Amino acid sequence: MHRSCLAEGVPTVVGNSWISGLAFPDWAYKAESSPGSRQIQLWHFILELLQKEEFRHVIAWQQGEYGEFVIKDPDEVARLWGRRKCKPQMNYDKLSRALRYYYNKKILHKTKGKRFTYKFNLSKLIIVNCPLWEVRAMPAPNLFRPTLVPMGMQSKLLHSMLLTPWAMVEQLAGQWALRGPPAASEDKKGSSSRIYQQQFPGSPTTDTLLSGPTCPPATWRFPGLPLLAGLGQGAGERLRFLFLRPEGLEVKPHPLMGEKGYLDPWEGFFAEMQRPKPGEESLRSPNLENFEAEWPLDPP
DNA sequence: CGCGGAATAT
DNA sequence: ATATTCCGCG
Repeated sequence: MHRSCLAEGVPTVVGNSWISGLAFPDWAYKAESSPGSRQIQLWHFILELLQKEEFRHVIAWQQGEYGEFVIKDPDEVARLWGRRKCKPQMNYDKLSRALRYYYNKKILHKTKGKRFTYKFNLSKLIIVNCPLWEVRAMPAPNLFRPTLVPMGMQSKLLHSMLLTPWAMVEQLAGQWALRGPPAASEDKKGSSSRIYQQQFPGSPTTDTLLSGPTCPPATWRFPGLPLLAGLGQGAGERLRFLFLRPEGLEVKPHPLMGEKGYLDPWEGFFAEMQRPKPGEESLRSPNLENFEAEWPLDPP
């Protein structure tokens, strides 16, 4: 219907927020005037391309720097983007302008000196987009001793997640049929430049906060990491991330969710699938000591 | 190329 | 709001 202008061979969505194994949660999409139709955002699209091997020659992660990617074929990426958005006149000049708008939003930044190379601000990626981490009590934010997630560590984690075989996740996600309408994260003022905070994993009150009003049961989340798997009980519940909603699935509450409002079967899963393959060691789960050691105390 | 202002579109 | 379009500047 709304894809009339789409051509084949382009990664595309059926319905919305469903991309062959990887779907972004509703809250990651911009709220459109028409409640029913949300539109893909450029960075979602980029992530999507980055996710698929068939586009390796067009755009790919830069080895070495987590979250950094190179647009190997700007014209092609622009073309693909144009198709998705039904903007045949799209070109790299315009696309890059859109990317530049992300600088202020802290979603991306440019890797200077490297042509066509940008870098995702992985930590912001979560914080900015997951309502879970937004502390709504703006008046006295410091009461919570807000902290940012460990940068270096997080980047690794997120990056590895982005490289994750989502098809597998898809299967699992299917089993835990998902939720209903996103509890529209009521956002009052300018949302993008907001001050985002995150609960300190070591904080004793975290669980309460997570289950509280800040995190509606409708919000799906999972501990996205092998890293957390090694952190012991509570830790795995602190870092949650993007979520999936297979399109065909009827969204309904799942019995297994209980009052917690969420499931947490991921530890084992990630531990399993992130098992470092020979010649690959970057994904090795660090231990708790290291994790804590890298915890910065200073938000930007 | 890459940047960011400005006007415009959805 | 998040782009799209156009464009002058370095």
